Amino acid sequence: MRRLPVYHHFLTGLAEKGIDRVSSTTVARQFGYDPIKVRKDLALTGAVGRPRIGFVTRELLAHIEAFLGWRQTQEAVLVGCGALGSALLGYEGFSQCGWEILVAFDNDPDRAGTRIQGKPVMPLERLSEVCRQMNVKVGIITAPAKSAQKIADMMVDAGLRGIWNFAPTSVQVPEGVILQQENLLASLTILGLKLKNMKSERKPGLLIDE
Amino acid sequence: MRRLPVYHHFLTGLAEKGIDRVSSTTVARQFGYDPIKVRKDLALTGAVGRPRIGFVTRELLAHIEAFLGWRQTQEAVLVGCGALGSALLGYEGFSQCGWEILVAFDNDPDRAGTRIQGKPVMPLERLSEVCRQMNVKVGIITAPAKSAQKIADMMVDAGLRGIWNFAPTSVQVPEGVILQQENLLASLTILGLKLKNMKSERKPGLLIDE
DNA sequence: GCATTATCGATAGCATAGTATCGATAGTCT
DNA sequence: AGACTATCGATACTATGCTATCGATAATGC
Ligand SMILES: NC(=O)c1ccc[n+]([C@@H]2O[C@H](COP(=O)([O-])OP(=O)(O)OC[C@H]3O[C@@H](n4cnc5c(N)ncnc54)[C@H](O)[C@@H]3O)[C@@H](O)[C@H]2O)c1
Ligand SMILES: NC(=O)c1ccc[n+]([C@@H]2O[C@H](COP(=O)([O-])OP(=O)(O)OC[C@H]3O[C@@H](n4cnc5c(N)ncnc54)[C@H](O)[C@@H]3O)[C@@H](O)[C@H]2O)c1
Repeated sequence: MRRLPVYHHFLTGLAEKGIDRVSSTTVARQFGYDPIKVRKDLALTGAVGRPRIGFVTRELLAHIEAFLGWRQTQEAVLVGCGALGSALLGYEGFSQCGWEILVAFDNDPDRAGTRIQGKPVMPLERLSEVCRQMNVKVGIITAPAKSAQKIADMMVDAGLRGIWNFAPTSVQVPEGVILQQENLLASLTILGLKLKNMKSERKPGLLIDE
Repeated sequence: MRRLPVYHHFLTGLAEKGIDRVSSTTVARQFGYDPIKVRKDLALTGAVGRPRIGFVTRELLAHIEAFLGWRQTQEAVLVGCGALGSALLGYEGFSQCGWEILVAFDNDPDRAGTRIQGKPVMPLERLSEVCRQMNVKVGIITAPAKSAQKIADMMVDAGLRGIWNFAPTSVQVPEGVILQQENLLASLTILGLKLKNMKSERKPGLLIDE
């Protein structure tokens, strides 16, 4: 499922070039995957292809978008307008998959009242009020780790049902609230381990520290 | 393995509070995991605990760090000093797990020669030269998607063995080079799907579009 | 028109990650 | 001291995702 957005990006490029038919083999070659894997991924979306021809590009795109929920716009708020928060606020990639960050919050009084990338920044105290008024259901945490739990609690109180957390710490959420934890350090660590492991490939054992 | 960095963060907090013993149950409660799962994760690092007592906090931290390769410093370069690139350049979380971004590159002549968060920014042409000279082996791509493949090729030419790509597109790398793909849109999409799926929980079927 | 080939979908087998069960051990309590 | 309990490690089981095999189908070429 995590591969579908990438397929989508690639297929959009093809569609723009006027290529209206695409086979799983083509996609697989592009990404170095097994064609079977790609076909299985695509089958998940309900798209059907025809033997020897493949899939109709635009049809396939529509299926992926529908499956991923990109057809309807989804709204979010963001808390913590630092470096990372500002980058997300300005990221235009969200809109192409139906997401929009409506408003940001920060507890720094210097930031509240300003605009970042065109988005209004409000004091943290107004979180609940604004979320309820706008009927937003998703919150993004890009504040320091030590405030993450407190912010998550506030978000739950504000009626949010989904939280996307970039702080490298655990937060507890009650049943019924979805927590999506982002962990960039983990990704980088895994890259480092794979590298180290590859170099000492001759050693047959697992990846053991030393 | 992706959970270990988070355990580490939590355990560091405990260690600072002077708690020198910790059981898998304690960790599990913190994260809402099964204690068995935690124990298995920890066992992977080679740490040994004692029945009824648990693990010695600092010993456990050392095992995790060693296993994750955080004991030795690892160096990287970054290409694309936009919003996201600048955030990463200024992120102090990397240093605590042994990573350091030495230098950044950008093809915008206005940026080259400046410093961002104290890190020098150089013109893209010097990538290969600098990487070879500094013997850097890991590159981070935070440039627009359409340039990602070109940059990846340059990185491979520059002798880099690991690439961390934030562009929402596929890049091809030859055998022997590790590609770690970051995909924030996919994470957000999954959050959105989980939410939608939860709401229509009564419907027994899979998560089908509509 | 008929063999050939690319591609699809379905089913089956394999690998890895997660979950459960069990005996062993070392503290705590009476 | 002896019963009790929390916790560990090992083993076995289950689920999920990935890979391989297979027959079916539709375009191409002779
Ligand atoms: N910068 C990165 O590249 C990066 C990478 C991975 C993870 N992270 C994590 O993302 C988070 C933010 O990182 P950053 O680099 O943007 O930090 P930053 O210091 O640039 O920004 C933090 C922002 O949060 C605000 N803030 C602090 N406490 C707050 C609170 N209680 N309520 C609301 N706002 C509050 C601050 O005013 C500041 O604007 C951190 O948890 C960090 O660990 C950052
Ligand atoms: N901003 C985000 O929150 C976010 C989130 C997810 C993914 N991304 C991805 O990360 C990448 C960067 O995003 P951003 O928001 O920082 O964009 P940005 O436009 O702010 O920055 C892009 C930077 O790359 C530089 N650049 C362009 N072409 C280059 C080339 N060929 N070589 C070297 N440098 C080049 C530009 O000069 C600019 O400084 C994009 O691919 C984007 O899709 C961004």
